[in-house]
Amino acid sequence: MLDLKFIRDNIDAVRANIADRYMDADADAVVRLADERAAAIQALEDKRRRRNEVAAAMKGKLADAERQALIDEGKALKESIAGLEERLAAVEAELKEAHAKIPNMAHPEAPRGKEDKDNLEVKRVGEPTRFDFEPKDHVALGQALDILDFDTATKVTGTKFYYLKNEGVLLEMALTRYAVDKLMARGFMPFSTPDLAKTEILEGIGFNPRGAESNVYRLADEDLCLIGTAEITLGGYYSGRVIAKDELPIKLIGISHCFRREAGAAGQFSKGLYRVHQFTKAEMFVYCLPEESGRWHEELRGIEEEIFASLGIPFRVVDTCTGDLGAPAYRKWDLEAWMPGRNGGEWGEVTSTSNCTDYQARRLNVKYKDDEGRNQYLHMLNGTAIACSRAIVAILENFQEADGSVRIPPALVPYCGFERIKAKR
RNA sequence: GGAGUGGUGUCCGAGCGGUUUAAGGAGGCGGUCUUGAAAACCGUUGUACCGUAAGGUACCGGGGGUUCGAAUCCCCCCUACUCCGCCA
Repeated sequence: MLDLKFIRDNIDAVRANIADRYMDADADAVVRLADERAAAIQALEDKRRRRNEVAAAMKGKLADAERQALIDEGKALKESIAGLEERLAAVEAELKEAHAKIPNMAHPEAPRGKEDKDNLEVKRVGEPTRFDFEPKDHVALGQALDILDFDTATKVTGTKFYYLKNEGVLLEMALTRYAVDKLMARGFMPFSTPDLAKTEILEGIGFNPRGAESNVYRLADEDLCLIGTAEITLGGYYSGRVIAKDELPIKLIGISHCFRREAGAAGQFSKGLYRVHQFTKAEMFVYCLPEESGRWHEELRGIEEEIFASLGIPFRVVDTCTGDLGAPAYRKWDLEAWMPGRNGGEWGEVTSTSNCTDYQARRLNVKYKDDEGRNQYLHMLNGTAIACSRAIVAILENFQEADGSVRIPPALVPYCGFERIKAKR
């Protein structure tokens, strides 16, 4: 959500930003509706003011005729107020809808572009893994190791679900705990969050829970959705709150299951664990002062890099282009790990960190009290610490050996309790 | 899930149709007094929106209704607590 005054004062920049993001939103309609709203409010408040005067005038003793005149005026006011309220409500609903479609402004240096292939590689750590044998993909590995079962999940739940088994379970737990330990050491407070959230919270974070293209599962008879990320529950945690300045920054690490409909996604690019309907994720979340969000965004990216570097997984960092940012993000960094089994070797997104500036804070009404005692919107950022499913893809495919076994990255061994997963089939 | 009782400003707490412009306390902030502090006393004290401003409007869990007028009456919902039921 952008400030209405900002939209009005920067209408050209807002229009250009919508175009840069290839989004469907109408900044001019927002300005027009905001004007209509102001006029409607003024008309309504005039009548309300008179109503209050009339009511106040009737407190004491009055001659019958005088009282009757006031009652008659009050009755007339009542009707016109009801009409004006109805008109205002209609305008506000229209404004809200149009306003909510306006995306956050993009960082001036974010690459302009339409799709993920327009993202700009800014850094590379490690090089694509080389094998002196023909490497398998994680699906074949997972089945041979007896740690992954897609076929039975298809029977029980449908496609794009999976069972983890045996060492696969321990690996997921190890990854989660590894991330939590790293983040707690940096002062992040650990959370295990609900896996569901109210529609209004999803919308506040910037998710669209409705429509055929929505990536969100909704519960049939409740105002609840399965969360696609703990960003939703961590960002909702402080919704409606005014936070004391000295409590900032607030740094959270939340574990949850993540659910995504992935409607229409199919084929080689989403084979196996890479694109699934459910996975486990440890998500970082930061609430901070506006002037500090740029620095915190770098910090979150640094943590993601450290986690993958310490695991020994080759990765690159991309600066996400405007068309691929998503409405709430001001700037977004993605880490893409090398996945040898993906189309014969390819970079695949494993983490993502976004600076959403005050876009989510406005929608969720999260503020802090500044030095003058005024309430101001704060900035909110999120970033993946570990998305277990994709981290497992990267580990299995990069750490496989000629005999079909998979080594555990040394940093994870203390968490797993074993050094290698042996082929069982 | 059933029954009962509540949800009021930063906090506690009164009010249960029109002198409430939300009493009274506590806390916070400013001041007087004091060498300083405490005490006492005086003043002040939220949020959002409309408006260049003056000012105005709304907000007593949320939504709707009754009324000339609602914190106050009615309906629905949410929520907390107590008891019962169920259950990991």
